[in-house]
Amino acid sequence: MFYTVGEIAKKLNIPPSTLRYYDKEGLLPFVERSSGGIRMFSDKDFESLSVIECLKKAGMSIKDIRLFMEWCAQGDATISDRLSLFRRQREQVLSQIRQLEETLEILDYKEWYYETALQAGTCAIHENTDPQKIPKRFQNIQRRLHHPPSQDP
Amino acid sequence: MFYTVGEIAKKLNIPPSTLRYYDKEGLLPFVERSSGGIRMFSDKDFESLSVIECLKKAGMSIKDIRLFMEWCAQGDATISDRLSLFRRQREQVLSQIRQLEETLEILDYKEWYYETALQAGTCAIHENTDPQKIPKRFQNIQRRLHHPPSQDP
DNA sequence: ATACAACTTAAAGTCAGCTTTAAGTCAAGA
DNA sequence: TCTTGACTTAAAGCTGACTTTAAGTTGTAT
Repeated sequence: MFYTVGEIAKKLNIPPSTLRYYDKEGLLPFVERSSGGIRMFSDKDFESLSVIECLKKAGMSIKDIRLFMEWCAQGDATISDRLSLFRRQREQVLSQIRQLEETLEILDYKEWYYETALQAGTCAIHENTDPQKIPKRFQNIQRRLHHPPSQDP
Repeated sequence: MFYTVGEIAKKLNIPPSTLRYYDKEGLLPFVERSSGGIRMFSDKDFESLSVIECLKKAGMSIKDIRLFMEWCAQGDATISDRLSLFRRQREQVLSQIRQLEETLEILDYKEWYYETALQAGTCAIHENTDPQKIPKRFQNIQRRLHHPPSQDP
């Protein structure tokens, strides 16, 4: 069973122009063509496209994904390259998650900050406040916001 | 105590050109100027810059951050706007984290896939494999990779 | 056979978020 | 006072990831 670019684009919920762009950039060396030059995507191409989507979500550039697809096309000689790529990307994603969790803590603090300001009717409630009256889980964050990690010796 | 753009840039570990760009885009309405027109950053500007950094990490655009800074400059009348902004951004970051965790599962599966292929010396080991022999935690992922969620009725 | 929607390409356009360049100004030390 | 390094602006340039356009081709339905 084959699909045209428009059909598979609908299934993946992305614009056909994006798939054509990926093809032009060498991300889709596996797509076949009809005698007239029309792209023919097969069912097994789904998996490759899903992996591309995964690598994009992991933050990889088009260029690096192309390299990976080239490795795939080269066969078993590149297995260890591909393995270390996935290990690297896994670490990358873990550190992105950690980063977002730090960001989340600051957002939580700011939510609390504006909830209390809203109750008080003014942000002035947070001026000259006894640090002890800030909820414990926000004390570190508040301190870091006020004195960001210094860069010098 | 005041800092020039170069000094504060070094402390924040970002290029001075970026700070000038942010200023031009209206993100830094709070910076004062010397009589000669030189930007003078104060210690209390650290907090604003840290919040900008946080919002950037949360995925907000320059444009939306400018809007927030304008609200800050407008005072207590905009507290509830700012509160709902932080609530929205918090949800946003949570869903980014969930997204990355899904991505992580796929990367884990691929790591296992290539580890076993490396041991076997070939990716062919994964062809026509009994689904029961795939570790349980990967069975759903493998199925989803092969048959992505359909878009049609 | 013809119409017509969906395909094809190359090339240009768009957008965000900076970065670089050019020409000039400021301010601290010798 | 002069030099010098860091500052100023406006404007142009860059990168990545698409998107749009224009001109033409394919293939299915009538």
